[in-house]
Amino acid sequence: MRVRFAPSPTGYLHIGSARTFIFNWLYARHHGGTMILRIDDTDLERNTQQSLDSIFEGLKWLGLGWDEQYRQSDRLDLHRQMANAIFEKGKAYRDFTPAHAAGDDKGHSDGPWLFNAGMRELSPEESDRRAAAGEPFVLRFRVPREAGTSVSFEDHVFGTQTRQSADIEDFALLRSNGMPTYHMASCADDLDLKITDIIRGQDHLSNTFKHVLIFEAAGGNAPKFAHLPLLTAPDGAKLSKRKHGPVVSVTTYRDAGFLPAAYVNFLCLLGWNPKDNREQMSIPELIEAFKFEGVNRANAVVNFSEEDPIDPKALWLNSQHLRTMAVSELAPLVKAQLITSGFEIPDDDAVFLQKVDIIRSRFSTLVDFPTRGRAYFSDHFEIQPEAMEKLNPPGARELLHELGERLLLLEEFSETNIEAELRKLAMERQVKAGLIINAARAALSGQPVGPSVFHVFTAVGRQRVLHRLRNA
RNA sequence: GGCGCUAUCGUCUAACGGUUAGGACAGAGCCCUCUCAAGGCUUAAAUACGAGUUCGAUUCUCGUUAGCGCUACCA
Repeated sequence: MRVRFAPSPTGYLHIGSARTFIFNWLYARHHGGTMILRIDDTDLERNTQQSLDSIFEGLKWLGLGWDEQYRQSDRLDLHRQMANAIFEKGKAYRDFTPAHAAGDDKGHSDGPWLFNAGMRELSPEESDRRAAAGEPFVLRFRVPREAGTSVSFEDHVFGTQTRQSADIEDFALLRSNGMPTYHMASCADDLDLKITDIIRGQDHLSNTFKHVLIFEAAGGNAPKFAHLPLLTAPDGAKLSKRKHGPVVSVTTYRDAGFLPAAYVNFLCLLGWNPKDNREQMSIPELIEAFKFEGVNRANAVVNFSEEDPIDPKALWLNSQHLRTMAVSELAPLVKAQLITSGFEIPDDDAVFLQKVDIIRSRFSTLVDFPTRGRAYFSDHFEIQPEAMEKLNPPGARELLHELGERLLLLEEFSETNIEAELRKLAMERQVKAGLIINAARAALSGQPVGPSVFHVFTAVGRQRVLHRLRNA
């Protein structure tokens, strides 16, 4: 079992492409197969190094990996050989029509364009003569024109697909500059790399008939196919950077503080479901559950708006993963996030783990740690305006000072001891415990809301607590 | 224009031809509570439209409509 993900480096890693990669990967891992990354870079004009870098950047962040890697531009000889073999068999022909000249009256009102008149019927002798004379040509596939012939293939998702060959145009295999087209290069590589299942976007569903024709003409067996429903914007239009901005790039989610596993989980739920109502799933669970039966056929909308560029369900899933994953796995991610946000390397691991564990239950992304969680990792933080209001009630600050004095005398700085001390103080001064609690949270964390305040005390640590209470 | 694919709550989706059409997110309300989340409970919300087949249609067939894809010497 061998599958491939074949992006072309003409833009950043699109979330739809990321999902295609993930489904390929899941399928491979589920069946113990091989995952191949193939860079489809036969369109010289549109390829950029920057795009290639961003694709790798995105894939690296997803963290799934792959087993083999190829680049089509290294394999052009293979593509040309296979195209020529098809030509030798008479299943392709040279079309000397100049580029663009034919495009004017193609398609549209008077039916589909199928081939350029005169070229298909050129005698081998004349074709050879003109080619020898140096006249440029594109090599076109000679699609069968006999009435009633059709092309079929099996699709894991869409079932048996059939098309009359009369509806398929004589597509190009080789361009006049000698470069293979996408169809040629892709099929040649799929054959050569012994790809068994092609999993890709539904936008290729109608191209697949051409590919089947190429596979047959090249004397190979066509792989099985699985076409995935497309991801669209809320208005139903396909996601494009120009129209929808950064939401279409996976790096946006990375930069928003998403956990790779949570994001993978989210993407999987767009157009696929495990049939048992599960939603939050780990990578191993996804591998175990992934089957084509669960793949939907209708396009899925990524739910975002200008005010809120992140799909709410993605955010929810992320917070679920954030609070349920092993702290030991989360901690390094938090640490990295803090470091990139300019924090000093945080405390020793035990204390750090404890802090992360306490505050993560209120957070939904990694970015929350250096922002909302700032006071847990740094002594330089602002008291939020809403938090300030909790400190303003008459007597609140004095109570905190008093509390600080009492905590200083505590033998063991534990949650139960702190709570007892705080409640005792409230009782003696005839104030509601909530007053002190809320004020303490504000003074210790700078935030008006957050975890249980007694957790905050221990997470911040005695020395800092005393200091912050004193300065309240 | 031609060919094809698709259509269930706002969104993601579930439902051997028989269900009060289920779940999740987002929304509303209640409980819990030191705040905010989480969690629990409750609530509102959908089978695009029209025919046909059938005792019975979200499910099968046809048509209409809409969306999307392909229709390049792009991928």
